Amino acid sequence: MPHDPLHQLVTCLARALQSEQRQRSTAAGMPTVHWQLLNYLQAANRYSNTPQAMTDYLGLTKGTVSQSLKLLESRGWITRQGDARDRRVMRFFLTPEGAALIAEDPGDATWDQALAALPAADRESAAATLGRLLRGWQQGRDGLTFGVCRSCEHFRRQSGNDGQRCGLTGEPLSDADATRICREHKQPA
Amino acid sequence: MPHDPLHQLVTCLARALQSEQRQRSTAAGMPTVHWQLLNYLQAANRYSNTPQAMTDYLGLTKGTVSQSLKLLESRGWITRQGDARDRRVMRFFLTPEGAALIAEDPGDATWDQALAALPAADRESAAATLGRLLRGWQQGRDGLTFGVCRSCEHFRRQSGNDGQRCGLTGEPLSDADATRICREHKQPA
DNA sequence: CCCATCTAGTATCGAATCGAAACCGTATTG
DNA sequence: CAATACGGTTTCGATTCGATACTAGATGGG
Repeated sequence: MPHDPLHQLVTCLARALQSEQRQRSTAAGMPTVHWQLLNYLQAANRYSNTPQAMTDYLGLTKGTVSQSLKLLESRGWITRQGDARDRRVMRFFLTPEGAALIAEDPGDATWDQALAALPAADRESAAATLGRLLRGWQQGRDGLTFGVCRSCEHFRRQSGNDGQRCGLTGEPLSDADATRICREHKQPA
Repeated sequence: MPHDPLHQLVTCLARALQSEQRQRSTAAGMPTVHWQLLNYLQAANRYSNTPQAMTDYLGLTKGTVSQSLKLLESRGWITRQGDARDRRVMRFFLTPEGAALIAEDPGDATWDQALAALPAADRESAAATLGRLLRGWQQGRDGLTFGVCRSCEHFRRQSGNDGQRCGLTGEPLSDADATRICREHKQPA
C-alpha cells in the first residue's frame, strides 16, 4: 500500500521532523546523534540508560554509540557509572550541564502552534488511530517496543496507597520512573 | 505543549521510521543519506532535481549534498546534466541502475500490515487531521513547503481538455510531473 | 568446579558523513 | 559596468558508522 494517504502523511511528517532535528542540533553546535543521545538519556528510566538500549532505540551500532558516549563524557555532559549487580553494564546519566543544554532547546514553536490550531476532538481521534497503528507495528515485530512504564504490561499499581512497581523486577517505581522510557516495555495484548 | 499525546505519537513514529530507515539502508549496503537522495530523485519533478532542492528538503548543507552526489554518480546510479537556461544549476537523474536499486527495496511489510489492520474510516479521518497539521506547520514557516504539483497554488487545470500546467512557469505538466515533489510548491491559503 | 557459550561494552580501522569556510562561475540588480 | 546574490564545488577537520577483533563478566551445563 504505497499510495495510502495516511502512509504518505506520516512519512512526510517524519521526514520534516528529521530535517528539522538536523538543523536544530547543528544550530546547537552538535552532531544529530549527540542530540538524540542526550534527549534519550533525559527520557530513559533507570533500566534503560545503557549503551545497548541506546543502540536498539536509535538503530545504530554499539561501536558508534560507545564512541559517541565517550565523546559526550569528555565534554562533561554525561557521566558513567558501572552497574553493581551486573558488572558488565554501564549506566549513563546527564550532568547538570548536559541537562541544561537540552533544556535550552526552544523546541519547535511552529509545530506547537500548528498543533494547537487543531480542534481538540480531532487531535484526540487522530491520536487514538495513530496509537493503534503504533501498537500494531510494535506487535508485528519481535524486537523491543520501548515505551513508558505506565503503558507496560508489567506495570503494577498498588491498590490502597499510591505506590506503583514494575511486575518484572518487583521494584517500586517513582512517578518520574513511570513516565520515562523503558527498554523492557511490553505492550499489553 | 510538550505532553500532547498526538505530539508524542508523531514524534515516536518519526523516530521509529528513522531507526528503521537506518537499518534498511545499511542492509542495502549504503549510507542513509544516499538512500534518501536516491528516493528523493525518484520522487522529485523536473523543477526540483537540483542540489539546492535536496539541501532544503533533507536539511543538509550544500557541501554534503554535493559530495554525496559526486559519489553516487561515480557508482553509476545517477547522472548529471547542466541546465540550459541557468548555467549555474545542475540537474540530476536516476540511471536505470539507480532506479532498480530503489525498486528492490521491500518496504516495511510490518508497517503496511499494521496500516491495513486499521478501519478505513479511521485511516481517512486521521489522514485528514494530519493533513491539516502538516499544512499548518508549512504555513507557519516561511521556507519552502515541498509538495506535489496537484496540491499547489500554482497548479492550473485547463478546462476543455485534460491538459494541466504550472501557473508559475506556464509550462505544461505531464501526469508524472503533477504527482511528483516540487520545490516551488506553495500551499493554497 | 570447569569449560563453553553468551552478553555488554570497548578499541581499532577505513570509508564516508557532515558543517564551515573559501572559492568559482553565472545571473541579477542598480 | 560594477556590486551583489546565488548555485555548486572543493577542501579541511571532526565525527559518524559498520565491521571486526577483543576484554570482561555472566550463565548454563556436565
